[in-house]
Amino acid sequence: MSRHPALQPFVRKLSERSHLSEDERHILLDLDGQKAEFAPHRDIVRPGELTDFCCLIVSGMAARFGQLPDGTRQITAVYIPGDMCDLYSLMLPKVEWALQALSSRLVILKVPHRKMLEIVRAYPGIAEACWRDCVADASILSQWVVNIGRRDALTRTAHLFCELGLRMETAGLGSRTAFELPVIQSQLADALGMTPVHMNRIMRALRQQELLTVRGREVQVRDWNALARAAGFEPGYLAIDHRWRRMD
Amino acid sequence: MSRHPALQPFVRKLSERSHLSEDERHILLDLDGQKAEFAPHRDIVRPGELTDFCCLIVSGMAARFGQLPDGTRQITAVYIPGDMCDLYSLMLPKVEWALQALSSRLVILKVPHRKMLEIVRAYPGIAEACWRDCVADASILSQWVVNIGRRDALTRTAHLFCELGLRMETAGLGSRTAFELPVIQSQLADALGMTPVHMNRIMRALRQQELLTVRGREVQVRDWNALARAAGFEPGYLAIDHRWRRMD
DNA sequence: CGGGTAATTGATTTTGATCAATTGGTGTGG
DNA sequence: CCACACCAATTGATCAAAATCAATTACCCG
Repeated sequence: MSRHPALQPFVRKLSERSHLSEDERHILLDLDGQKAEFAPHRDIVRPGELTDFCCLIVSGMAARFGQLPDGTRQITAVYIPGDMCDLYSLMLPKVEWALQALSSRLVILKVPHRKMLEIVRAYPGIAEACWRDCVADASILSQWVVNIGRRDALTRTAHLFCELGLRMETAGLGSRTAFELPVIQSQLADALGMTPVHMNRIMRALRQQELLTVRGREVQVRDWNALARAAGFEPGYLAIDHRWRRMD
Repeated sequence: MSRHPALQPFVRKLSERSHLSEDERHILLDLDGQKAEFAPHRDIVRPGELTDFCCLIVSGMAARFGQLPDGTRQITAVYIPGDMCDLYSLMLPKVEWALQALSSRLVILKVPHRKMLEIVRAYPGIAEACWRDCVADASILSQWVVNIGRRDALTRTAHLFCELGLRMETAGLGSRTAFELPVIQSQLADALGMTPVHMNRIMRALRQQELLTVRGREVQVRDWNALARAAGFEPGYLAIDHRWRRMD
């Protein structure tokens, strides 16, 4: 049995993209670390520091924030349970991006870099799986650039909800048409590059067009195909469909 | 001596971010591949295919394109000589993003995945350097999300020119204040998420504020500090300053 | 006759102006 | 924190003219 059940969705996600041996899976499931809880607006890691641990999301949601000199913020990535939200810090430990909780209660598991580096050195299959995970994250980032750069506010918002729905479903946290999103509108606005007021308008429009309803923190999609069509959503970039080659 | 001198800037860039032994450097400099030339609007790799090679930019510029159902395009990454523009395809060979020339004459070196995978398997130091390179690319993507999401058109454009200037200088292709940019305004617009007409307005504004002049394909920056200040440019995200730890 | 240079042409890119649509800003009440 | 109204600012869309660039053709001279 694993000391931290929260590792299971993480290892499952890695296994869906990369082939891992029984051995390798056990090594990962046996990782140890320190649990920690964070409230929104508290930095998990602070830009400028050097990190020496990776954060596995246990419960709640987190996001990576960019900040402009004038204080406006832009979310560049949203992380859900099972995501190792700064796996990339293994390669670039100098923190350039703040990591914060989105939900009111975020629980993470801090896994020391030292331990992770030991493992990736000893098990090339794990190294490959982690490298591939970083690449898949970058693929999502590319899609975000397209989304923010070229889609209008409604389509853009619909696209984000499609992405989150699919990721939540894959992580075993509800279905793409019904999942919990512990996030307020101004945080969505920060993720989509718009103002909170406009975000509110768009949520109303989505509701009126019967594409999406949010009641409390619960997202309800009446007709997934309609939403995906409105968003121009193509899930290929999430790289959750197939298993890819391994190095050795 | 290396069969392909174009490999030298690539290996130099890797060495600036990761420690590589003499051996490892030689292995990389000794890579072989097939040269190819592309004109703009011709796909180097086509979405939907499986790639089996990586592209090293020898001369000219290339970009990664996202496309919406209605045909509008968004550039998600710009690549200059010395960049291995789809190193990530080693991990996710299914092509999700078109890769095209920006400049009229783009020369690339196609290095087979098979060979690259052999090398990263045999030399963990090289694997780490490549992994780190992928992570640095993702860091640039994050900054692009911030840039497109939260900066206004003028600041956004200034920021891109800062980034390109610094990358060109680091690659040994001119200085941050004077470099060649073989790219037309509508391509810049595609990179910055705006329309070509608005791009033109912004270029005029940059000229009038004496921040930037473009004559022919030559970018001229009169006062780098003024441009960087206007852009709110912080170069840390480019990860070109320091050398980081290696795994073994 | 051939090589190089200059002019012509056509296509592409840049520039500019005007109007429309989207998005941002502020404030109030639930 | 969400909803909604109002007005302002930024950006998008369309169109037309100028400027630039590329390729071809014509021309000159050795």
